[in-house]
Amino acid sequence: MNNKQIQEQRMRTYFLQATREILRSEGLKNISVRNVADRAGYSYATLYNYFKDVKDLVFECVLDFQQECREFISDEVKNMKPGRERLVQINRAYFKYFVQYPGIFELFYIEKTTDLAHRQPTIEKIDTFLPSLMEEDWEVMIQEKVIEPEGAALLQEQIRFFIVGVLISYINRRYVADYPEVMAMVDQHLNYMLNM
Amino acid sequence: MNNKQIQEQRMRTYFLQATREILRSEGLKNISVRNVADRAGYSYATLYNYFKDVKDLVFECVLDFQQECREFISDEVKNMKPGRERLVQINRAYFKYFVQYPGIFELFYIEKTTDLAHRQPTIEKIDTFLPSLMEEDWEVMIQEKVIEPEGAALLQEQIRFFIVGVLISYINRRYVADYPEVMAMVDQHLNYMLNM
DNA sequence: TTATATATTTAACACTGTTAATTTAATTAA
DNA sequence: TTAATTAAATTAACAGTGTTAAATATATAA
Repeated sequence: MNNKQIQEQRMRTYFLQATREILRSEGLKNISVRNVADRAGYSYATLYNYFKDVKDLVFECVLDFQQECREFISDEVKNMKPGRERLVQINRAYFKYFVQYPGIFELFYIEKTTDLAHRQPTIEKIDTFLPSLMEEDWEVMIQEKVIEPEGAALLQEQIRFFIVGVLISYINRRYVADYPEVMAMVDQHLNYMLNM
Repeated sequence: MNNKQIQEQRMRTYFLQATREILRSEGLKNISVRNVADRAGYSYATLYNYFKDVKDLVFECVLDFQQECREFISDEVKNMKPGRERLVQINRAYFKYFVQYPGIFELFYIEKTTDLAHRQPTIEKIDTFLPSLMEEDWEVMIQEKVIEPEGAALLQEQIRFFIVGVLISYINRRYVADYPEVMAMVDQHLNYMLNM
């Protein structure tokens, strides 16, 4: 990387860091070009030298938040060995993470992207993120003959969309329930789906 | 209803009709106070004599679209008798309706409401809408001992959140698949969940 | 130091929702 | 019918939004 590239990369991180801070604390609705640039210490127009548009900017944060989410979940299931119990806890933790940061959920699942072709890799990473966290657990369950491989693939997809469905409903208050209630409901369904 | 109320109600329908047209054809992102008022043939400020704000305006459309959706589904399952087969088709039709009108899906599940207390009845109607379409089918299945009552309640909720999860993922292109693929996927899961 | 290239900022445009002031229309009283 | 009053609709204004072009400031090269 030559000097120019180093400097350009550095500039991008200033804007990205500001964006992440706002996303985490105030959510997607408070992201604005002027807001981000202010926090980064630059004029709003400067941002456009480093990012195509504001959608581009926020989508750049996805991988960082995935990393954070991964660490959050790791912490929640540490000392557990792969298997059905841990699988349930991973899904619970995933759910908890996005309830805690609804702005990040919006970024992952609601925000529409311009330039779909260019954003395809990011989209696919969102698509495969949750399954990627549980690969070991499914493998163990298949090896221990707790479940058949075909059923496992289907169940994995089923749980994934179920969790997303509950998240959107709960976060946007379409599902009328408080946190303990929704958490108990998720538990009940995970147990039912995995017939525990 | 006195004259004033009749006239007020009439004015509201003008704005509501314009809103529904835009929602159906161009989606939620193209709803704006000036846009709606233009189509209704009034100034944008006039709208505020009849609606608290723009969120209030769009949420007023929910019940109308629910009626439309109900009719769409009725048509898709006409001549079918209540039971497992029809239950699957109702869910399929529900899915199809929102794929056809993604703007209406956004209104139902994504748009955030101001004045949550006042909108609570509408929110609850969204929450209970899909289940209300399949009451007969669950009853028949329970009576014919195809399923136990407790399992039915759980399964109903499970299917509901699954459908919403797939819809949000497909409409916002988080789930990378074309229409036939996603439709086949939904079918497969419905059949699996209802062990057919 | 001067000329050139690059980076940053300001100004501008076309939007958004919302409110207050103003104008127009309708209704009532004389 | 005309004048006064009330109600409704419109225009103007404000504070936002994203984005682009022109103007300014900074850094690099000769």
